[in-house]
Formats: sequence, C-alpha cells, structure tokens
Amino acid sequence: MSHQQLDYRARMRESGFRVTPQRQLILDAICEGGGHTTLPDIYARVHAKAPDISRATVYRALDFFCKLGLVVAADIGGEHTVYEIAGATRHHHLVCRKCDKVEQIDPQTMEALFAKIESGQGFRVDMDHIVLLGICKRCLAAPKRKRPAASRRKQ
Amino acid sequence: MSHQQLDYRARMRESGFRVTPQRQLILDAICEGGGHTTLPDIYARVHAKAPDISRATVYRALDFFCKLGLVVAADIGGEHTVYEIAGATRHHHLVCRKCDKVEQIDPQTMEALFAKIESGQGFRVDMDHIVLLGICKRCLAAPKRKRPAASRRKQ
DNA sequence: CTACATGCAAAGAGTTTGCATCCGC
DNA sequence: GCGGATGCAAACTCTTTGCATGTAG
Repeated sequence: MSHQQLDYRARMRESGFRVTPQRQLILDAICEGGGHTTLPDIYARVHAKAPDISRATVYRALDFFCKLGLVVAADIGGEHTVYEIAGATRHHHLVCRKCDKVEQIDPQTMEALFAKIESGQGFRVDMDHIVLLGICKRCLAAPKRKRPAASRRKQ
Repeated sequence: MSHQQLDYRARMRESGFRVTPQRQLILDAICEGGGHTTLPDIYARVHAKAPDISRATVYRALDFFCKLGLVVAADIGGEHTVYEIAGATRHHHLVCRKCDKVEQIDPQTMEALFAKIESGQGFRVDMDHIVLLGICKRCLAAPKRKRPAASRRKQ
C-alpha cells in the first residue's frame, strides 16, 4: 500500500491541504481495517499508537478524506458508518449477522441487477457500496457457533 | 386500514399489553407516512394531533411495535431509521437522490438475486427491506429538476 | 385495583464547533 | 511566518432511562 500512500500525500498537498502524522495514522487505520472500519474502530487503532489524538481530529480527518474522495463513507444500517479507502470500482458486501464475517458479492451479479432495474423501470442505481445482511455458509451449517461479534440493535 | 387496526389492537392485548391512544396515534402516523417514516416525521405528525405526547413515548412505542412485529425498522443509510408497518412479504425500494421519490423494486427481481447469491456462495440474505439509492427515470430525463428534498449528509 | 404506559427531566452516547496553540510547507 | 490542523472542552442532537403519576383492562 506504500505507493498508494504517496499518491494520497500528493493529492492532499495538491489541493492545498497538509499531510500530518495524524492524518497518516488515520488513513493507515482505515487501510488496516480492510473493508469495514467504523469510527470507534479507527479511533481505537489510532489512539493505541498516538494517545493524544482526539476524536475530533478523527472526525475532521474522515470528513476531509471523504471530501477529497480518498475515502468513502457508507452507512450500512449498523450502528456506525463504515469507512473504507475509495477503490477503483464499486463493490458490494455480504455481512453475516451471526459472526460478522464480511465477504464480497460477485460484482457482475450486482451489475446485472442494476442493469435489470434500469432497463425495467428506468431507475439508475447509483451506489458504490451495498451491504446485504444475512447468514453466511458456515453459520447456516453450525447455528450454535458464535464469535465475539458486536451486537446489533435493530431489525 | 381499519380492520387491520383492529387486528393490531387484538395482538397487543393478547400479548398482555395495552392499547393506548398514544400508541394508536403513532401507529396511524406510520401508516400515513406510507413507506418511509422517520422518527422526526412520526413525532411531528403525532405532535400536531396531540401536543402532549413526548418523544420518549414515541421511541418506546416504536420499540414496542418492533418487538411485537407490527412494525419493522430499517436503517437505510440516510440520517434516520425509517419505520413501516410490517407487510406480509418483504419488499424493497428505490429512492431517488434528487427528488426523494420512492418506488418499489419488482420483488421477483430481488428474490432472484438472493437465490443467486445463496446458490453461488452459500450466503442466505436475510433482509426485509433494502433500499437502493439512485436517480429515477424522471430526474434522469430532466437533470435540472429539483424538489425541496431533505439534504443527505453522506456518500 | 393493579400493572403497564406516560410525561418530564436528567443522563448518555455520538458528533460538531469555537478557540488558543501548534506546525507543515 | 502564514494559514491550515490539532487538542481541549463545551455545545448540540438524538436516544434512553428513572421516577412519580395516570389509566386501560
């Protein structure tokens, strides 16, 4: 991810903004999260390495990254908004309600769905990141199994 | 919706809980909202008819309805959780980012998608109410057009 | 009459903002 | 050195909770 990091640095500076150690740590934390990083997650990671960083800074940095388009925010109907590095192509996830495991949906399957909706009703779906909740293969097979899994409030 | 209302009353009482005027007003408000009713929405509606009802009561009633299964809550990635009367079958919506119009997705299309995901990756999607954001037919045709539309914060 | 519901107000949780200070560039 | 970035703390918003009172059944 190192060469991409350099890219990010350049993009920040080009836009007249600064590359600070805090922002780098926060960006790192999002990368490390690999897919679904929530604010508490990011803050915890960052705080472990640099205890002085305040939550306000994390909020501001995330906002900043989103505006720059480096990071995308997705409110996927859990407790928290999740953040991830803006990838080249849109992709979609399946999240298991039992074990919180995340897997990707075959992109073509989703593109086919969008195409069908557009041709059928003239509606152009425009979402970079859809998350479908359900039960994964393993949990379907072993209903007893449980991982620490953050509890979900709703639905 | 009147006979259904009676049904609800019965279900509440059967479970040992009470039918109060507040609960009826709140349920009415959800019905009137027709599809996507948020808490501020519900509160506003209810408050207009009965100014004494407190937000706490609305929260408690919604929680209660959800537990009873009369209402489903869906956090669709907007600012607020939306509530709606629990319908018989799951259904999914398209919401236009420009004009906020809501339309249904052909249920079979979505069921086909879920079936494909389950057969393909063994993951059973389990969502009653998916919302896909995008641009509707009319707004695609007339990009200038705008309605008051509540502003969206994210994504 | 009894137990559930309500209203009020206070407490929590999460997020935003004002301001003095700091530090990339 | 300048102007953006940070840390702190206070302000805000949304939601939950404790408690005395009200009321459906």
